[in-house]
Amino acid sequence: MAESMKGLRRTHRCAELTKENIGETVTIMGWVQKNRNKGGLVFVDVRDRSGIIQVVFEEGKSDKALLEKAAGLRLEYVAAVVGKVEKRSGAVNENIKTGEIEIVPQELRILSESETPPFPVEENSKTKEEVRLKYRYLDLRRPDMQRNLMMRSQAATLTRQFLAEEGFLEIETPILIGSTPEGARDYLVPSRIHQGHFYALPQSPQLFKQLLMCSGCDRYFQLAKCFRDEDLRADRQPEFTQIDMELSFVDVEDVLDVNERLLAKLFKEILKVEVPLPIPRMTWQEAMDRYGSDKPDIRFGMELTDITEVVKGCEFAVFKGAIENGGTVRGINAKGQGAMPRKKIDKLAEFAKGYGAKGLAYAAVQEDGTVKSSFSKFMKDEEMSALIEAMGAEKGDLLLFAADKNKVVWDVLGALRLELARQMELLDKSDYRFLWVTEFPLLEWSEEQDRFVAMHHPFTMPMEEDLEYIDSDPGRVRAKAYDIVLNGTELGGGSVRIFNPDIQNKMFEVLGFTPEQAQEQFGFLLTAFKYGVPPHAGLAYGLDRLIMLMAKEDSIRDVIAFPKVKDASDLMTEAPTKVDDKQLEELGLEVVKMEEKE
RNA sequence: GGCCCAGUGGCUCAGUUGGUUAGAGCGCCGCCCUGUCACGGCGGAGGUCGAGAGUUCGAGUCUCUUCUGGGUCGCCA
Repeated sequence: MAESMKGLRRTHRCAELTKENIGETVTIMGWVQKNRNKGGLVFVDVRDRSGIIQVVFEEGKSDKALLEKAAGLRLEYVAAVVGKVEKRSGAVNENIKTGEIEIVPQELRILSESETPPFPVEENSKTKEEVRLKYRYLDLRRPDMQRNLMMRSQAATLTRQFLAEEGFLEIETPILIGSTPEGARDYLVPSRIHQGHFYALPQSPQLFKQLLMCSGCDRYFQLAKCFRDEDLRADRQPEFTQIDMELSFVDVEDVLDVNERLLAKLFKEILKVEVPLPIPRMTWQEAMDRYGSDKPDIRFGMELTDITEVVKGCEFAVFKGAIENGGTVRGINAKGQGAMPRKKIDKLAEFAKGYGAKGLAYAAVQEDGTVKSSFSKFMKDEEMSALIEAMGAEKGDLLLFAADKNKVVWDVLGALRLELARQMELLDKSDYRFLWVTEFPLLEWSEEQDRFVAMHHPFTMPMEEDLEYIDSDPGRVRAKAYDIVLNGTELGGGSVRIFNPDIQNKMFEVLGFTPEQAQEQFGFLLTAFKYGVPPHAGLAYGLDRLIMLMAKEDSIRDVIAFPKVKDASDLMTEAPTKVDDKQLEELGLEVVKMEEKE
């Protein structure tokens, strides 16, 4: 029977009580974590977001009715306890913050009863995510989830505080905007008043933040909800949050500077981790050559080595063919893995095929100095020796090679490098290694569309010294674009924006936009740029990914209160749901025949 | 859209080459217990093995289809 809390007022959260409170009469309220009933002695652990405190009901000290009521407390009942904080007369529990004290109650109220929960509300849950997400409100009661949400809140608060001190204004941009078909797929919202017309939910506030620079806001930021209708991953949700910012009268250096100081502050205050500044930088080209990735994990080595020159003359058809077709041959050295069984190497080859490799060549240097290799019969001894030397291989090392177009070689070896690091347990989640990746290519050739597309977006400023190639060799032009990478995860990216109409028009031309098309999609921005636009630059990063890494989680679902599952539905609310025919009619949408779809 | 992994009481799992009434721990219910904190003791309930079809004398186990969840490639300017 639920009771009122009338006349009671909570004085402390459970785990806020310490030895300092001994002797005080306090009131706590929370959920029953555990009821250990010894007969004439009942221990009840009460939990709230701060932690747990033990309440002890003892025959003789507590009256009989109180003892009986305590014995009736079940898991997840919500209870209020008024009592005196005392030093434990029994053993101290060193596992909990309040292990030296307990509450001796005068009053107990059951504010709310609970059915037996469908899974245990406890740390390090082993319950499958499907069940946790269906009862997400229970899942969020668990201490690790509570910690994640509190960490996220703290990060948001510190970000606001820091950016305010740096002269940023927090400004909200609209959620209902016009669709721009470039980039990710938009979520669309039908307009009731303008039937047949649609709003889109923003993939990012990109255009609006640039307009705010035109408005003279000087420095803007927002913790912005963004939406992309693409397939989900462990680190991708259809709606996610970005720390989004834009600055006027700045260049690359200014943006990187303010952001690395923000990151250092967050890590210091939340995790007590010092981020050495400045954060190291690497050009995109160097990242690809050394790590096969534009978001390298630099917690470990195993870098790529280009051996194209070394194997140029050899008779191994795979290497030869790749080189003749304008590709390269590169390898990685998995130190100490020379004894890897054939079966495991075959698995790595399968893995590599998932990234476009046609196969995977290997050479294992045995402890006796001989080489076991999938291609030794095509190589002269001195060619193999030269290869071993070029790879810096010693006894007991395993060398893996990919030969193909550069893009495939990078993808394959970049992915293999990470997979091997996982297998070799080289990845320490407490080791935070930031990296700026700079000088991204401005454009990327799209096979599918048979044209160049913007690697970042069409407003990204090319590097001045590369502008001369924009007509003759567009793929060679680098951009004033940068990504912030942490332990192999792309946290965010940004760029200096184009504010010169000539360059902007050139950019549209290279991208294959007619002036009319450009005007139609981005006209308001181009018009705004006619009325005095400051040089500006910005950056946005994924708050969810940042908190995921700080909380040492493997999925952003663990740092988002109510995430969606792989097919973008919500297991708790069951969204997306069908709607009434009447709602559809009002929107001028053809009524979807659900019977036919099922 | 492709590939891979998982699905057995409320939760987590075991279940041999296909073979009788499908087991365990936790949780749940009842009784007992005054210093527990992974409390303990005794007793009990609870499962159409995700669903459907097939092979077989016989299917949790083999085959196919399908559903659900996860990982990943494509996709994500």
